[in-house]
Amino acid sequence: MAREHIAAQGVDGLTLAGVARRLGVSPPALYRYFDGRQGLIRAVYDDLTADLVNTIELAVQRQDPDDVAAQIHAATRAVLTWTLDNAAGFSLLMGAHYPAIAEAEDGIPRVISESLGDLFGEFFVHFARSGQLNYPEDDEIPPALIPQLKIYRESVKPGVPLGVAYMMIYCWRQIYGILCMATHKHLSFAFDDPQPLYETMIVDLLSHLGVKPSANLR
Amino acid sequence: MAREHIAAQGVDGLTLAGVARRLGVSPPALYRYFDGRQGLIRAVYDDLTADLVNTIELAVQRQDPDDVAAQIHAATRAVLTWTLDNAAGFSLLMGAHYPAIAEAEDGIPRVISESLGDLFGEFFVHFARSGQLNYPEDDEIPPALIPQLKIYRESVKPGVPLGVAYMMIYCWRQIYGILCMATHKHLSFAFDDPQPLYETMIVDLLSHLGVKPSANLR
DNA sequence: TGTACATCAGTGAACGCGCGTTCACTGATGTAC
DNA sequence: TGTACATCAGTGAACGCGCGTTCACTGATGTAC
Repeated sequence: MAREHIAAQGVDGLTLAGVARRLGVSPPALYRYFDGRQGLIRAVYDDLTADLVNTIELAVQRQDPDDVAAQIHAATRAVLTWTLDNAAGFSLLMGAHYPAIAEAEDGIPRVISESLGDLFGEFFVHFARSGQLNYPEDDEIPPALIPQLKIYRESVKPGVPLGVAYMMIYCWRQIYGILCMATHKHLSFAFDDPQPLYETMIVDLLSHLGVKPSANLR
Repeated sequence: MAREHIAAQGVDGLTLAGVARRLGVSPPALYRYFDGRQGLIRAVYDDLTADLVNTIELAVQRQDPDDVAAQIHAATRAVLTWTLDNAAGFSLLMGAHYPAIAEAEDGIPRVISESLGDLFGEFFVHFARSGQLNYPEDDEIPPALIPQLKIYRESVKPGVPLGVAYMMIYCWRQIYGILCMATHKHLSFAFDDPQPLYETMIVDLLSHLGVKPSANLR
């Protein structure tokens, strides 16, 4: 319900008045359930986070339990489709509206990176263990990046080699670029459907991870 | 002036009342100069576009005229620093606020891609002519991408081989990812300074273009 | 040089809008005896 | 089974806020003769 609203109205339309209207209720009624507008936004944020994580997990579970290539491919693809279906939600979780909510609410800053990091980190750990993932040694990583990678690793998948964290952010920044292109639409006159660009990129990234795209992606 | 304001207040703060306040003037006074709020936004948009293009050109001219590697490196870096200095401007030109202005104003949709495309396209054409750029043949490009690339090429650098357009969007989506990471800050707890990530990426992209980073970057 | 007039930047008051928030309240539903 | 009461979801009126926009206006500056 909250998701429907935000999808139709955008984050800026996520007002007490707007939500009340949609529910056929007067604005003060919402004070029974939320702590004002800020509380409403927080509640929607939590709901969206849970939904995104859930959507990805479902996509993974739909795959053959032994077909890790299909799993990470599906997980990644799920992030795109969720973003396309929830552009405003994406904006709140890790897009343009993120800075505002992160500043206003405690405990927000790392929620998303921890949730997604944990999820995707599993795959990277798996590929690293099986030896198929080529990741740089610590001394091959640009020195300026090392302290940042250490902080990133703590929040995403503690204990993993720095080079693995490097590969994670390497992949993420690329994925993130397409997600943002899709939501901001500044190139949508040509790439109106981001799927082809996305699939091309994923295949490229998978090969960086030492993974062949699975023939059994569901 | 407009740039200062938007930098301090964000696009949402780009109101007639807000600008008037900053100028020490009453809101109706602005109607002498702009066609209402929409006109104000359009004027700021045009100013920002010119400033971005100008900034990039200056960065290029600062390089040795024969050192094309330094030129593209500097141009790319200028995009990042401009974005960091003008986060709200970035949002308007090709970020979260782009869809709204593109819908409200005629002739907006391709302004940025044409300006930047023209600028950066020169480099790609240069590398393609000199034979150092490895770009895919048409039949190596994923079929689903071809019609989109054709439209993209028209607006960015007409006449160029499709594979060159492919390389352009390949680079752009990566650059764009970091630009958006920097403005949305959803990973800024670790990558508070996007520069290291950016430089690492640029070196990687340059090698894709068959270019060695120049030692004489200014 | 002085005077009459036109131009034009900017003002202040007013309007309507949608918003968040508060408050005392109503009226239905559930509970105790 | 009936009655008295408590609980609680939701209402409607009211407030102040900042916004965009319009309007008739003032007062300074420039121009013509």
